Amino acid sequence: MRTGEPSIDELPKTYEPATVEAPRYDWWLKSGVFHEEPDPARPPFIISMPPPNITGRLHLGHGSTYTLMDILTRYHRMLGENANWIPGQDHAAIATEAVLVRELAKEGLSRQSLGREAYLARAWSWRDQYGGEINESFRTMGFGPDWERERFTMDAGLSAAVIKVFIQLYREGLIYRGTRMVNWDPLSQSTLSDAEVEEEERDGFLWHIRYPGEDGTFALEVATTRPETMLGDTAVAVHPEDERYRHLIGKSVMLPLVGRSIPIIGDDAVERDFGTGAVKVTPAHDPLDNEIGDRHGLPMPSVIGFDGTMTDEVPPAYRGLDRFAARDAVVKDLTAQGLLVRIESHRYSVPLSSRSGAVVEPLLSLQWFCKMESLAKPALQAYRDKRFRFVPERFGRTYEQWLEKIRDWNISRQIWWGHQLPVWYGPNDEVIVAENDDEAGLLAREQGIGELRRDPDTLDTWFSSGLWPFSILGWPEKTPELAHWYPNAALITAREIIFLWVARMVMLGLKFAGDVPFRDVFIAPLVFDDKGRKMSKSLGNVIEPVDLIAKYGADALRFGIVRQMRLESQELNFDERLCEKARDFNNKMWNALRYLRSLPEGLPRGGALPPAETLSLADKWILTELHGAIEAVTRALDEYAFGVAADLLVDFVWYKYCDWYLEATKAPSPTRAAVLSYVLNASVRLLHPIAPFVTEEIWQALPHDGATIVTASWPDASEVPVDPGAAARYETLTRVVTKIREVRIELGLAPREKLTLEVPAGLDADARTLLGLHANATLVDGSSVAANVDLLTAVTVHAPHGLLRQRYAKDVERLDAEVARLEKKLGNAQFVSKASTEVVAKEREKLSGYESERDLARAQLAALGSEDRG
RNA sequence: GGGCGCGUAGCUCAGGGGGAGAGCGCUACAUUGACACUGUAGAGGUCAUAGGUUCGAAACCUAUCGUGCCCA
Repeated sequence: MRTGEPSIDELPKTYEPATVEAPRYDWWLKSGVFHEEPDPARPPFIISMPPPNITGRLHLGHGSTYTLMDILTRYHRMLGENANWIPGQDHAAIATEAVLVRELAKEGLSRQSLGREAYLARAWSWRDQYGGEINESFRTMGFGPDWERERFTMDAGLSAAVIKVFIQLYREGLIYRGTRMVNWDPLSQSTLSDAEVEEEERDGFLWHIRYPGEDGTFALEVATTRPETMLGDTAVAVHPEDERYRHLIGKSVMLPLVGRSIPIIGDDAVERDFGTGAVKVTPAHDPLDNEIGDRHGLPMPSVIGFDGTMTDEVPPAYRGLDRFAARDAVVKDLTAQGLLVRIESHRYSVPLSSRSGAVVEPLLSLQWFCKMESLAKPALQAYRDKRFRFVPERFGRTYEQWLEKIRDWNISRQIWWGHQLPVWYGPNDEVIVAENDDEAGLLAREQGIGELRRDPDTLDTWFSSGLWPFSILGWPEKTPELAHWYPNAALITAREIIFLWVARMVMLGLKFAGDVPFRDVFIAPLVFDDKGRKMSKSLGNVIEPVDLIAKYGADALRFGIVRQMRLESQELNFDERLCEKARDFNNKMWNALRYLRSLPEGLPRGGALPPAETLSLADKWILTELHGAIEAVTRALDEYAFGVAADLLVDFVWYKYCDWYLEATKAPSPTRAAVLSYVLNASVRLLHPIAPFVTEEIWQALPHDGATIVTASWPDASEVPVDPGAAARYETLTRVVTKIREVRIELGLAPREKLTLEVPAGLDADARTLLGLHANATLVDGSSVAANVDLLTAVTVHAPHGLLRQRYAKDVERLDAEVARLEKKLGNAQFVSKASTEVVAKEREKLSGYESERDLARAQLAALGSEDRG
């Protein structure tokens, strides 16, 4: 790590990220550059880091979201804003519990055998020991959040916020206890959120079962994928307008195996095309059936218990059987009774617990719920009032659709690690909701309730993360942080948690913090492998960021990922080659630095550019290009077009600055050192948010103001002079040079061998110098010029006439074709009359350009005559 | 079933009503001075298919096919 201004000999020939990054990161930490206090004098900019799970490990998905937060924070800090990024972690109830239970099992222990207190102590120590691993990875990625403000969802302050929100929602009647349909994981013995349930397509069967009519005059055939649930059927439903069955509504069938009479009901929810059009209704074990049951006031016997076995609500023969064993038994018994009509192969989706892998059982359970309707309405309105937006915009529809059909939120989990419900029960199930034991006791005494026991359940993890954007700023305390940094500037997250997390933050933010939690929600693309497949251990296609960092450096990993991002794309098929290219790019810049440090005249101190009148043609061109690059990169970052920003930087630094400008300065000029230094300094600042390490190293080795590029100012386009005329002329020159190089190749001339150029006598000195350099040529006066032609384009290579004739003939042929194409177009009356005048004018201009080029080539061809020389 | 994407060079992808682009890979040449993690030049495309709109479509519309994600 360097801070001085080294000579070229002190700079290794190849940029070495491995020796640079770790010490540089520590240096940043020691300098305290990532810490910010609220400062009303500067515009606020803040991002809350979506808290990774304490069980989490760094994967490429973090590259596609967390890197962007780092970029934005660094960018806005350079813009002079009061920019900060607050990190933290989520206690991740279910994931952590799964890890712990597995660990305990190895020692022959269980949650229950330890007891709650010892279990929680163990959980905390696990968290202290392993919970910081992902933060270490974040540091190797170069992420610079304000570590001093790191938060944890189970911190005292954040826990207090959770309790406060729960109590208020309860007292307003928005939180209630009730028996509802939940996703039950029989293995981990807990309810699951919708996000923790994964649907998997499987081959199964559709069993067609005959339900005999009670009056013996008819029978109904129903189809089901889960025959065991028939033991809990309390109705058969048909569509009320289904001609086949309409007349049966109101009659009853006899439920086979159980011998219970159940009604035939009509309900719009029935799909007439599915199966036979008559569906069995099991209100206690299917969400849709449950809704039907609610509408028709059906009994809801729970036939499958929390352990996944059949309950006492079923006939004795099936009691205690596992649900899958019960399925076999039911099918066998139905077959025996001749009630199984047929079995069809059927693909259906099975809900699986993403934690335990068990098949999720929808069942009725006494749980705590949050009423969502009154919270959802303002959240929907806030979006429609454009108080925040989604980028890309289309994700707003996902958000709206979810809020429009919102259902109550099951917030209790049968888990110990997390925020325990602030709920106590009296001897007769009286409910006390209070901040703590003392208050609960007090309230109980007031109400004459006896001994209390606390509800052992904890809250859904999303309940605490829903408060994140304001709880980490100190809410419910009125802190300066909250006043200054709420709402957050942006949220960067993934599409899959738009409802689970984004919508909940909006609802809770509006309710408790008085405003939307953020202005922009940027949805980052999901990362897949280079064939568009999900990365998974079983496919063996997982790419570890750590490996990529070892190979290419953190900057190259960041740059490589970012370069693959396109604003409207929702997928990113990760291609490692872009990381390799990014490493090469870093090395390219590094070597540009080495070149600068090798200039005999040295680099001028102080950052000013030379006066405009002293600038060379090449200086004017590169500065014009820099001006455009600053504007374009700034615009791209403002629009979250990160990939575009990255492309622009490669294009400018590599293909303009290095390939052309730097080459041009190999002819010494009084201004070159200042311009080279200025442009490289500005370039690394433009790149710094994306590639923090290499840009710091280069910046430190250039003349600069300030201690670190982290707090350097964003390049200011207005201080970079623009000269479109000079820029256009330089571009003409590059085209001429390219053409000359083609001829050189055709001549079979080695690159180091000089060729001779015939140039018009009137050609200026700047152009002559550049031609000599870029084309590696000796110039002689002599080529003839047509009147209307740019002197530059009239440059010709001194070469055998035979070859030149071939060359020019090819040019004439190509240009003739272009001329013909445009003449045809402009000769089309329809085009001239219907196309816009600008377009027509542009086409005419193109035509005349091609014509003069062709005329020149023709003249040159004619001048060659037929005999050979040279 | 509903919603949202994608299909452009061998590969990964930009672009987007008026001259088909980049990088990688490939070919040829170049190795003393910023850099082989390099340079110069080149080959390579029926822009998935079919209709339509338009003076003009790879781009806009419709349908189809292929493919992916989310929700039910």
